[in-house]
Amino acid sequence: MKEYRHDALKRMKTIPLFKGLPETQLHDLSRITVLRTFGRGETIFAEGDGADGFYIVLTGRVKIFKLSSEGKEQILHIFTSGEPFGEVPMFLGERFPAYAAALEESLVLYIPKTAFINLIHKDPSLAMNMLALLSIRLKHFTRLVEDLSLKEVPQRLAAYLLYLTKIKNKTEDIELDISKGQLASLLGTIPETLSRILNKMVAQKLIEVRGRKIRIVHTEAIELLASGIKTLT
Amino acid sequence: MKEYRHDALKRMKTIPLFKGLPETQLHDLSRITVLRTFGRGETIFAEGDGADGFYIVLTGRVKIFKLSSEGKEQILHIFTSGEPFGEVPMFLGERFPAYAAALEESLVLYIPKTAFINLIHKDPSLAMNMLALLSIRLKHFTRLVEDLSLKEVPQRLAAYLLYLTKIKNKTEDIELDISKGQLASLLGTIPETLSRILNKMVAQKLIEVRGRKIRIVHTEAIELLASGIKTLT
DNA sequence: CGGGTACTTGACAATGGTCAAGTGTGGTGG
DNA sequence: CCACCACACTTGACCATTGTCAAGTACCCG
Repeated sequence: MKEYRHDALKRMKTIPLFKGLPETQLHDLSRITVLRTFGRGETIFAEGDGADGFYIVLTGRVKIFKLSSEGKEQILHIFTSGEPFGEVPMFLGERFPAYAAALEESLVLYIPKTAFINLIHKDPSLAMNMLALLSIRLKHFTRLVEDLSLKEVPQRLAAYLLYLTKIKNKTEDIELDISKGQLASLLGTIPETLSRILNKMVAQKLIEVRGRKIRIVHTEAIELLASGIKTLT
Repeated sequence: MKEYRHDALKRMKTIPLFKGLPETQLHDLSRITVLRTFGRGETIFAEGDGADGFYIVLTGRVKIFKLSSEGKEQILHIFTSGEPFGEVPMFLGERFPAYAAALEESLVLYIPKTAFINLIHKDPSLAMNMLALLSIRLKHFTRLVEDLSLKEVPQRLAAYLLYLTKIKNKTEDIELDISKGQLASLLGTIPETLSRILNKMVAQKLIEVRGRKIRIVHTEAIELLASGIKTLT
């Protein structure tokens, strides 16, 4: 990890969390924040670390994950540019309940607790932005819990493929934005299981796979799978 | 469901969400809220209903849950006196993403969206209270995801038993606060599986079970289970 | 070209769910 | 006060899904 003093004011203006915040306050804030870079795979914080501040992704991607006692990983979130992480345990004055690591070379902004707490008491728009943020995150978790408890892996995978087509506005040809190993962890399973299910889908002519590139051949069937109406035999 | 006009001002003062709110505003709010009672098992809202307001439990208990396409239930939350629910989808202007039903005869306060949105813009303490609330809820979900994905049912059950001892400040004799069927749904499993695991624990002299009353005989072993160090063979 | 990582494949084990048939048990009404 | 019904829970036999372990292959980066 490398650390820099900086003048990231321009960058901070584009962060949704700071929308509506007076420029002067943003300027003050920028002077006590720190830029940090993390290499691919590098740990940003570990479960149990004290949360004396939080982070915002500027470039790259960061995963938040838990580890089981046997070492299995469950990804809770993947954050990209402009998204804050680690702010909840900071609010609560607790330790981080999960790990954070860079999925790729990433630039993040570190914001110390006291500075932010002062600011949020001064400016109501910051509190409202924060509320919106946490609300969206809660919704995300609701779906994650639902998936893990009530759906099988093929259904979760189908839903993820459709999600990719949606955010990329492509209907058929998509490219995984993470490795298959990481995808397995995101879907709450392991690489072996994911591999087998992809195979099955290929065998049933639902999709074609070439490395990270996936072509959805039978969209209808994938949608039926994702909605839980059908199962993958 | 029965509905009443009311003067629940006294009750509203005791709700943590409204802590620090000027009495005048609370009074205004109380005049546009509605009291509703729901019988045991009665639905309060269904997934997909428009969220034109949210609720606060005054007496009784309310479960928030999802249903799979085959009818399996996963409880996301159980809320008791003083706790609000349904506020997140209301914030986001979306439909309820889950069901809510009364676990027992319950009295709830219904708060229409517009009144609350006005209030939150006027009073920053309300936003801060809300932030604290959502933060705690996120933490809860983090643990739920972790449990569902990384732990097995006996470990989740052990953790729940320890949780009961903690909130009741008892070390050995505890009483389930919900039916075993509902407990299964809370732990992300089904009654049959829960029943078998309780049996196993009894057979291994970890606990004794008499209806809803459970006595933890071998606390140490339960703690090892809950922490994931041991498994139940 | 070499080496490591990511991914795949196979044989196997186990956790947990399904289905079906009991066994209570508490509450209500006769 | 007792009988009965509904409902919660239990138990057994079975099976599906998914994880484990162990090799092997492909692929990318230096």
